[in-house]
Amino acid sequence: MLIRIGMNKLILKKFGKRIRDERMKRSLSQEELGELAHVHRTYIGMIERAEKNITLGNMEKIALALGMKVRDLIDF
Amino acid sequence: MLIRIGMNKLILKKFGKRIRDERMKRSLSQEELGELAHVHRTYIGMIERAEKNITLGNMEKIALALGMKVRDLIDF
DNA sequence: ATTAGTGCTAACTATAGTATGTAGAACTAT
DNA sequence: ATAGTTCTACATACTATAGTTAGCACTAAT
Repeated sequence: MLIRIGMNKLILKKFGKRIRDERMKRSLSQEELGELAHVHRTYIGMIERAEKNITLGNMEKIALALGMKVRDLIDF
Repeated sequence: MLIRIGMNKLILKKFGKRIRDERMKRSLSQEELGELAHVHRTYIGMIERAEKNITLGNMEKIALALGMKVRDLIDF
């Protein structure tokens, strides 16, 4: 049994806030962004609320849906 | 049953290559980088070979271990 | 021959990602 | 007011896969 240190949720929060901001800018609902990115509506919500540790593959899907580069979704 | 389209491995390859390059620059073995980043030796190998879809949390761990920002590990 | 580094497999555990449903807030129209 | 709509938070629960670990093979160097 290994002791595990909880991961840094700060970056997930930053990322989630960024997704929400960019989504809002474009007047998209979570559902609409989900469709554009080919991920589920509720998953967008979870990312924005920093409840899931998103993978690089999904970061790209969402970036693509927003017409952005992955690196421009990150400031850390 | 949902039909699933295989994910874009290109970005994982780009990312893996970048990790390897940065690791090499610093003359670190996979094992040494793994220790610095608090992930297993073989995991570093898997990332470099684009066999795993890394999460944002682990991207940060590795970036930190390399003394870099996450966004500077990405060019897409 | 031993050592250090890596590729690769295989099995396991933890969690990311999918999906449904309920509830509440904010609006809109009747 | 209130019935209908849209949007989001949140709670499960399930399935796919990320992440961990041990082990063995191969190479290159000493």
